[in-house]
Amino acid sequence: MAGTRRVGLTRERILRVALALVDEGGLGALSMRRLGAELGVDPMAVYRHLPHKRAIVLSLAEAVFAALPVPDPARPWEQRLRAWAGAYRALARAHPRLVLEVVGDPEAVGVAAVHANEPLYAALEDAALPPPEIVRCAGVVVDFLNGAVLAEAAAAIGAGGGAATPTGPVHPVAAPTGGGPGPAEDPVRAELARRPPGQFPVQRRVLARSADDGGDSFATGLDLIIAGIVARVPAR
Amino acid sequence: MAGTRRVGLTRERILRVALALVDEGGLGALSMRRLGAELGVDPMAVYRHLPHKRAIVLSLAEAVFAALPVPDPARPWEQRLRAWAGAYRALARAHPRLVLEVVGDPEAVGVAAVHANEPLYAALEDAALPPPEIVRCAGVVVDFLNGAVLAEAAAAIGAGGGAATPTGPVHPVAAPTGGGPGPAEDPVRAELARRPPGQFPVQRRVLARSADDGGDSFATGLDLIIAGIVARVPAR
DNA sequence: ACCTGAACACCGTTCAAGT
DNA sequence: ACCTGAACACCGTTCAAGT
Repeated sequence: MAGTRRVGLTRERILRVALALVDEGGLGALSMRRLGAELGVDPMAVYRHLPHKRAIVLSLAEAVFAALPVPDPARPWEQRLRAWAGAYRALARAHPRLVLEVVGDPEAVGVAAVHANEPLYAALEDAALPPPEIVRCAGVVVDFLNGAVLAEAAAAIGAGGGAATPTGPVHPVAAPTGGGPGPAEDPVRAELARRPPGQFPVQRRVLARSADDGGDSFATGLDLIIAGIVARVPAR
Repeated sequence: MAGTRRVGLTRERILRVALALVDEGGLGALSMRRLGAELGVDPMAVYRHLPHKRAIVLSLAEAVFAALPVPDPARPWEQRLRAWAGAYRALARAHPRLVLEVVGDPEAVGVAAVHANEPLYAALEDAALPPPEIVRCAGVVVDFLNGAVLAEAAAAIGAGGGAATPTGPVHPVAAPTGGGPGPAEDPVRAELARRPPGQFPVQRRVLARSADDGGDSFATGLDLIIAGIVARVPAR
């Protein structure tokens, strides 16, 4: 192989390292200086390959979402829809911090969704839904999945490791969020535990009478929505 | 009134001004220096009332979500659920940028959701659902609404005015995102327009055969989910 | 052609000082 | 008791200079 010379820096290598930084500590942990250090290069060298930090974030969103596996078109539409939803969920579990950042950023949402939506639209087209119904139903599926995946990502990171925490300067400052280091807790339960016991009686009552994990609203919601879509498929 | 002396600064006044800044330009537009300037006070004075910027964000989330109107408990549960969903949607339309920031921040989600969930749980309890079903169904409703509201907020702000744009230094730097100043466009359609016409044929085909607004997936999804919940209510 | 280093205009936060 | 100002450790980005 003639061309595999050690070339200092490539877009791909930058993005790979940037993704690792975001996966570890969110967007706050991705600074141009830190990125340069991790690459073993002057921080400014990155600008030769990507024009600004924003381009890094958008490229990350694109790379990760473009890699979503496309379900086998030979399978029936409902199975494809379920496979697609599962793949999206897996993506969010692999990169919860990236998902949390993308979801609040309209332009990143556009870049990510244009890749993610294509197999979804294809499955619904196969269901013989008329185009306006496809748009509506795809919207419902995507909205629900975004919400579900977001909730899981938030729980995975745990209250206190939020996206808005920019890791802060290295000052010896008391941790702002106080809560213990325990990861992977449901943000709502965590908040409830922090409050005086008289507040929010309905939630306390219901949660006390329910299993600890609260049931799988991902599976429940997906079943419920697919049943609703099936009911809208025109008779052949 | 004896006590209405002109006191320099209050938590309430700080939060009111901070909310205005976030509504205008997102979290990036809320800096302690800018906040101080807007309040006519030294930036550091704010620290007397709120310990750090993070506390401002969390207090904003709490204040806004605690103000969600509670539906009249005399009405039937389904009407209350619909009223509640409508109120949440209205909140997100009033403060899209805040919602976009909160949603990506697990701790803020906890603070916001603990307030928002209480009337929802109450409505589902009235539907005579068993507690584990309440938790599951509330999860489905909340996940869908978060996704739907998020999509609307992203469209309201418009691709390019994203939350991740920290307004930047005042350098004479070319706008990173390029797109025109046109607000209120669907991020996915915007992204599709930016791409070569051969990419994403299914989405282009379906969208071309569909009305321009793509239909109201908020109403569609809510109807679909409520129908699914009604089907789960045990017979009396 | 690609990388470097100093500089600029910002950040959040601390701390000693003022009134 | 409340506000101020200088300082510290960070940011993203520009630009002239090096190799």
